[in-house]
Amino acid sequence: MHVTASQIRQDFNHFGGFGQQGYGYNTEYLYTEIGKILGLDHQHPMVLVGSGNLGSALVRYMNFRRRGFVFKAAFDISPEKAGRKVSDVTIHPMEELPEFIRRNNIEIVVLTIPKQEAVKVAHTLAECPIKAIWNFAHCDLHVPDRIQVENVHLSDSLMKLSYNIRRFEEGKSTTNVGSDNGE
Amino acid sequence: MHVTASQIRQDFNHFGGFGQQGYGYNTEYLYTEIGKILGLDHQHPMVLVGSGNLGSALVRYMNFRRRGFVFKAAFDISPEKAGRKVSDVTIHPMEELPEFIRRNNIEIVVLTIPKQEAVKVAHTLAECPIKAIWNFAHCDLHVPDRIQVENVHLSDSLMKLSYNIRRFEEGKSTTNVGSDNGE
DNA sequence: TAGATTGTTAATCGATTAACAATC
DNA sequence: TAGATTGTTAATCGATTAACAATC
Repeated sequence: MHVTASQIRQDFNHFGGFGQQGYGYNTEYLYTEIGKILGLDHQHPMVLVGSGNLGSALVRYMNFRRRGFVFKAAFDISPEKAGRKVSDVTIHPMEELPEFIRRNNIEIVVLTIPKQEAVKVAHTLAECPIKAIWNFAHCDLHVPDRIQVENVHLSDSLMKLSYNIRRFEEGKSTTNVGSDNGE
Repeated sequence: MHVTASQIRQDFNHFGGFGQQGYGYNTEYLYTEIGKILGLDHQHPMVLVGSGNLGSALVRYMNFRRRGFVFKAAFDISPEKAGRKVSDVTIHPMEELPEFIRRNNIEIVVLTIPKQEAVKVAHTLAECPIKAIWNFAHCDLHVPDRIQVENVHLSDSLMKLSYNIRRFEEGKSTTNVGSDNGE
């Protein structure tokens, strides 16, 4: 995994000792403990905001559910989508979002809408009792500290890819000069 | 942006000097130079492999095209999808992939298929003259060094979110002890 | 010349790695 | 007891920040 044994031990010890000196780690125990650290030991009710292709893909991807991340509803600005379903998740009109969150103890809101909309919705969500936003819009959101924001900026990822292509091509033409070849 | 002036200058100087002492940066020049570093100064022909919801979302997202990342075709294992279109991009049968790559000088292959398939396709791609793989499958791919791999592991992102929720809740209950509260 | 701003070297900080003690 | 493996402290390395010189 390109990680030293030292690093593994050091990292584990941030959270406590999981093994027995001279004996080893009980991998099953270790696995569940790491699960607890990551919050995978309980359910996380979620809602989707924006039932386009990206949102639908996330709802249909069942591995999240296995880990306790369950979509309770989807929302969309287009009124004609209301009542339809994505997989077994029903689409609601946007206005019902705050009420639904409160009634169903929603923890995580998944934003798969354009950035202009995302900023608006985030403003509404700032008043709701949610714990986190999973943001796929290409913008940074400003919400209270109690709401965790995790951004998935796909364009950043693609530009990183592009940079690595350029850097590799560079490396080929150059006759191994300077520090740019490292790593 | 939560970045010190020092860091900006240090980072820029990794790639050379872009400003004039006592004068400042020409932002327009700086912008295009950074674009060149990221490889945004020329086109990157791409193909999609896996025309499900996620793949369709990527094809339809037009901001990539603006930056020079253009989908030339899509591919899918389901033979019945062949001939259909996602936006203005035609879906081809999987068997045509290597040939298409060669004929059209494809640089980047976007993998939006299940991990078992992804590993297989990666094996085929190892023989093709591509420069990079943008991998959305939840697995690591083994390909020659000349092919850059950029992974988008959404489940990692979601677990990071979940961890931050747990950590914040922890912080609330604790009476500000130890090092766990930092940052 | 004074003020402002970048380039570059030095100091600081944090994370990774190595070493060794503790334990089975 | 010897070998193996984790916990923990020390050493090393790299990245961030601060300081200052160079230039407009």
